Amino acid sequence: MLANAAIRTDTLRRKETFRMGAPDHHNRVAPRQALAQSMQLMGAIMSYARNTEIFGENEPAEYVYLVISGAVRTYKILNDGRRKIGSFYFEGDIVGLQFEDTHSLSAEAVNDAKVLVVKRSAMTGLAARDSSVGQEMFALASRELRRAQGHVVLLVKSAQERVASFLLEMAHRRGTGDVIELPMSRQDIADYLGLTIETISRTLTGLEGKAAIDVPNARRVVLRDRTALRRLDA
Amino acid sequence: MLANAAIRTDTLRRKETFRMGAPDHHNRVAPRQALAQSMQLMGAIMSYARNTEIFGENEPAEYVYLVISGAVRTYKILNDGRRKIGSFYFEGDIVGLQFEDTHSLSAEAVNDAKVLVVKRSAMTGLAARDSSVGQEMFALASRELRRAQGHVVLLVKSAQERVASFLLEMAHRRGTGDVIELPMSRQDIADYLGLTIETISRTLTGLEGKAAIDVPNARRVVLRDRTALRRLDA
DNA sequence: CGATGCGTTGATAACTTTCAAATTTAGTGG
DNA sequence: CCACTAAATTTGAAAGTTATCAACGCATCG
Repeated sequence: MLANAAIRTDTLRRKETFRMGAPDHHNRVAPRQALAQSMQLMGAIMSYARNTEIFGENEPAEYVYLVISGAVRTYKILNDGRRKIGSFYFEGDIVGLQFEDTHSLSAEAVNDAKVLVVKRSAMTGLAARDSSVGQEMFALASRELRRAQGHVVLLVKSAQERVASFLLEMAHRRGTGDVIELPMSRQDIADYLGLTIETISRTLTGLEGKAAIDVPNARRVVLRDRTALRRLDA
Repeated sequence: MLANAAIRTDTLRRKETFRMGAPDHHNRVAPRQALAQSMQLMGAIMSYARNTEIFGENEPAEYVYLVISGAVRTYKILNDGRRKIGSFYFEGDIVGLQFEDTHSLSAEAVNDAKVLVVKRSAMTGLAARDSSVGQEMFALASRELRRAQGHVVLLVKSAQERVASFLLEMAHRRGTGDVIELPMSRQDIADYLGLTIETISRTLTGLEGKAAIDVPNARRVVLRDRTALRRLDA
């Protein structure tokens, strides 16, 4: 197995606003998690350019991140250079919340992204006083765990099954009907599914040939036959 | 890919004792998690024969389980019959704790096992009154998440790397030095690593040929050269 | 307009699975 | 305790899937 390109760009971050009060409408995010609600009251919004690092593996986990816009990927680099993507996060998702004091994965912006950054100590402090916040944190960790378990299941399937599952997952999470705009590159998808870009490309072409999907361009996929895809989504 | 044997035996469980007071010494477990401490005060011990179900996927998650002796596996059956093992749990490990109301995986005893069964409502009730319990639950979910992330990374590696990683993980978790007693079958290992039993067998033989391990019998592996194994544990 | 990055397509090689059979181990009844 | 049967594991040969290597196309950007 060969090294997948681990894009490492300079960290170009820009702090935009610091807000302790109510967020303005423009930046408010429909909270996917109840936790996100609380977070909006106590963070600062940061902008991350495409491919810049948000946090690094083994760095102290000082902050928790709520995606306002754009997409974020978490990943690990194996010791021979291969990259494994752990998860993608979109608007309303929370990244980096955990109990341990250091991050177990790195995180980068997939495309230009705005992220609400909240001190972890603020969250845990709140949780100590308000058990419902603690409950929300546990719930989030539970959901992340379930997602990771799903990812594990995904990785034992065939290439076609993985790609089909990935497309259905994206359609479900992005909620844009049958048209999926993919913010990530083929390399990102490959590193998420544990395949190569060539296999991703060939598999998409294959699914197109079966009339299960359309691929009008590299970053857009249209689901044509969800039943066929679900049949593959073992 | 073909169906892996999903052993499904009759559920032979036997409730042994019900204890609300202090547990007797014989059954007390050195708690791997602080949570286990609290659990020992409020559960009932159940015995599960080899290959019997402890809980099933999509069943209401009414209980949480602390392994007292033996080993437990969690797994999912894919719609074509393949089985994917999510995790193994040993003495002192907690199984089935989550926020959602139904289990996302099934659980079975790998060998004859004793398990302390605790009502989930008892735990969450306790957590609502005592934020440190809530914190412990979050910590446990976090650890499980990290384990699952490690599992995801494992599954993108080559067969040899997966087996090497598995052996190192077992050696670390069982803590019996260089001699590993495997409570699980080759099929279990295969379903955990996303490989076939034949590949597991061949890979072990290969590692033996490289003098990295000894396999005196099917259920015992001796680590001979951890450095070589770690080199493979990408 | 040429460079550059990203994606697609093709041919070949490597790795793992599948199918088959032999061998060892475990379980059961006498 | 031994003999016998079933189950689990190992080993071999062939087939299948995905990776690797290489070339080409397409778009973006200076």
